[in-house]
Amino acid sequence: MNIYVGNLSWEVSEDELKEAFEGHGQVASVNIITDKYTGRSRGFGFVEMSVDDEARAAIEALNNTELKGRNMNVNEARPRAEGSRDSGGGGGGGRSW
DNA sequence: GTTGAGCGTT
Repeated sequence: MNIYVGNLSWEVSEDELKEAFEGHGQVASVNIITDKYTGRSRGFGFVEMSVDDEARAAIEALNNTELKGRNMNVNEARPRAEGSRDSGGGGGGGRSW
């Protein structure tokens, strides 16, 4: 389950986010996006969780919560690239669910 | 020592 986390504080690290999510479920990995040119944190990242139920619970639990003094947005992340060739039909923007 | 909406790399 990919989770998108936005409105993060530039002081937040992947480990801190990981611990925050671990408090609500099992976290597979955390990836905070940093600027490709400057290398600074863009203020958003992605969290991968193993259990979907826990992931949704973590989203609802950590969404709109304060971390490092900043309220962060938590939501299901969009599919980065479900295979350029084929990934089943849905794909693309997958708004329907 | 900078910035503040938005969806990342294999």
